[in-house]
Amino acid sequence: MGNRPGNRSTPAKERQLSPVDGLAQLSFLIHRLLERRAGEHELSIIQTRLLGVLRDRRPTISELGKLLDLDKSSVSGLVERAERRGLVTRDPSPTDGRSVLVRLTGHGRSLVSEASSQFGADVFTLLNLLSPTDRRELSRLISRMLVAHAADHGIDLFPTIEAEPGTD
Amino acid sequence: MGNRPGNRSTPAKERQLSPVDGLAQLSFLIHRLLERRAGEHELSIIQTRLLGVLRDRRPTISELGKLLDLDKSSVSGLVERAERRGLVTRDPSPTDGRSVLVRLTGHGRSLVSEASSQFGADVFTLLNLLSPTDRRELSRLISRMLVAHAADHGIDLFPTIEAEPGTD
DNA sequence: TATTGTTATACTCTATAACTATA
DNA sequence: TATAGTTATAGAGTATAACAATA
Repeated sequence: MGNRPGNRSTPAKERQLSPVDGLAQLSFLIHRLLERRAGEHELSIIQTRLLGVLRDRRPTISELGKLLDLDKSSVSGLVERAERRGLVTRDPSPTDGRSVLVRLTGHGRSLVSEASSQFGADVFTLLNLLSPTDRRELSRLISRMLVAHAADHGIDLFPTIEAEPGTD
Repeated sequence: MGNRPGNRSTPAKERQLSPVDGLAQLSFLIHRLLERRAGEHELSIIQTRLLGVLRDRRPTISELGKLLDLDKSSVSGLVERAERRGLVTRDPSPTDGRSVLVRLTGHGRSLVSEASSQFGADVFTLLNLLSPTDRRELSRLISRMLVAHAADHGIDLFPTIEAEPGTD
């Protein structure tokens, strides 16, 4: 996908990727950046996402399944491997004897904070390839498109959160 | 990642994601679109990429490894599973007795063409959430950023290809 | 000697199905 | 009965290391 040019017009001035190729390649690039930074901390993308959602939540396994769009058995294994590495803990729920509450450890929190801020720096570097004007414009357009897409799917991109205070 | 708003300014007019969150969320969204379309044809993203690069190439295992950024042993398994499904063939190289040449079958070609055009339609739908002007501008900026990034890394985004004629 | 590809091995990630314990 | 979580099982995907065949 995105391996052929497919641009009929070549205005010599500035060659351009097709819109589809551009979005696809951008997506792969960002994905690789995240993968690389996570990998530096021995984290996979899904482990990073797990730690990420735990930064301001203390969910059950089922809730994690909904948040990460995974089967509960997949979450069970994911959490088990994270727990074995000392990144999260599993405590019995005080209100429901069937549930467990998953929580970040200090080590887990510092890992995800590092990976996350390094990834942010990577994206920043990428954006800095554009002029300040272009950069602002790109962010505005992406945001506008995502907001419209979220609205189409009944998702609120700007929820009022009532979570525990973050420590990072 | 990207689970907290982190927007201090809320200009009531049009709320905006931070640049980093915007790019990250856009990347995940595109990734999910591709995953969904590929999945409808029982393809993973990596299988789809494999078929994608084979649309206009007949590479060796090693070349595929470079193209997909995978170890040759990983490519070996990937191609083996694709071959088992009748999506690719493996022929001995006529010029190097150690190499094999991997090629798309008609079935593989039609699968990747379908997935690819459906994915294209998805991206089109997404872009259509913007006005024509915004859409053109977004594509232009993304392309410009990717071209600059590629240049930074010594990659030619617009290679002159000398491949076999595509059949799709 | 170096390169190409395969195989053995090990691990992560994922889902389905069967199970236990609790509600 | 229904839900929460674990476990068994199966398979894709990945890498490292060892190997055979060829260059």
